[in-house]
Amino acid sequence: MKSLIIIVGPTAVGKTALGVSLAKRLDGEIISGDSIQVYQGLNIGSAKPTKEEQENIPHYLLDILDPREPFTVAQFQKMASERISEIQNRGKIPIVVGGTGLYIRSLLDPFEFNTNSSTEIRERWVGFLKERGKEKLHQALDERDPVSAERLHPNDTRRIIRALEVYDLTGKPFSEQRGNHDYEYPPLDPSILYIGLTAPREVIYDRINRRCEEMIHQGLLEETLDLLRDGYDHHLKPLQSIGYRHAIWTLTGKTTSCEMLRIFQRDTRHFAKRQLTWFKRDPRIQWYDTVLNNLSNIAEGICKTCRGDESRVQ
RNA sequence: GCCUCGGUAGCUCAGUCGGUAGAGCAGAGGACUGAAAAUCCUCGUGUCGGCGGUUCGAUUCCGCCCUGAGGCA
Repeated sequence: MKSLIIIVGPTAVGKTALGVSLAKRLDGEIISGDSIQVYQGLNIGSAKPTKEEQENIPHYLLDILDPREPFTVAQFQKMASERISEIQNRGKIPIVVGGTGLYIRSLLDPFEFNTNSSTEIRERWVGFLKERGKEKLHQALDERDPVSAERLHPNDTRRIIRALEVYDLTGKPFSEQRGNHDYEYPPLDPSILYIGLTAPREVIYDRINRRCEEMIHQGLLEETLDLLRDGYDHHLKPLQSIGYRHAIWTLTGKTTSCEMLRIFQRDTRHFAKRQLTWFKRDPRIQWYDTVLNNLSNIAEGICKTCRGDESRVQ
């Protein structure tokens, strides 16, 4: 019997629908594994499942935060694991559905976020970067943590700053805490079913192009305008995510809506590509192609797998 | 029919005073451990419209043809 199902894949392949379909067949409940859907008021642009799409299946980690509040992997890891145990304790199957690779990974692999983070330290290094430049920043890391410095490109200032932050907080190099071998994929507990949903690239891109257009028809601009009117600054992280930042461009007259749609679609395609790169690398995922099989066949197949396990156990 | 300006990478174009070519966009591949829908790295051979001519050598000069835009009749 499976006691946890994870569904991943690039944006717009049908993860939401598959999740709900499985939840209905297997008496499951859904946990969103998404970094934007946690925010209240960001509905259309984050492709958050509507009430109808949720079909009365309980959904967790949706609408839990005000867009002004920060959210990180560490919080996700904590909240999602709590939910998973809680659902399992009630005898139901938790189904994690999401496209945020790092978040999903934090649930499956021993990622320990116990060093805390410090905005003061981070800001100090940001100041350092502004005054002295990328090369000096990279050099600073090289003096403290040569292993990480070697691994990180000087332009990847975000990761360099995090590595410096960890060093300042713990006095130990970041590289030591990540373990010697970066990136291993230890076998999963057999009670976990790890599913990836995909489709040929052209199909994914086509769906993305159409979905972006649809989002605009559904009122992405209006939704964004409402958020701005409610006083949410357009620099806020969730408002800088795909769709919202594009909407803001047209709302502030920086682009025509035609040009905006083009770039919105392109950025979404690039995003899907990055998601695929991330997930492709994880050998534990069982992939399903939504063109070779339709969603209900896939769902049926997965249920058989689950039941098969069940009878074997009994 | 005549004149002018074009036809070069999937798209928009640059360029070669004759030695077979390069940008932007699009696209592809990759990285990723507290911002991850973020951040970052790498990747450009294409009958230079076609056929001839001149030349050691033509995408570049010349002629003809095809084709697009505009102008004159």
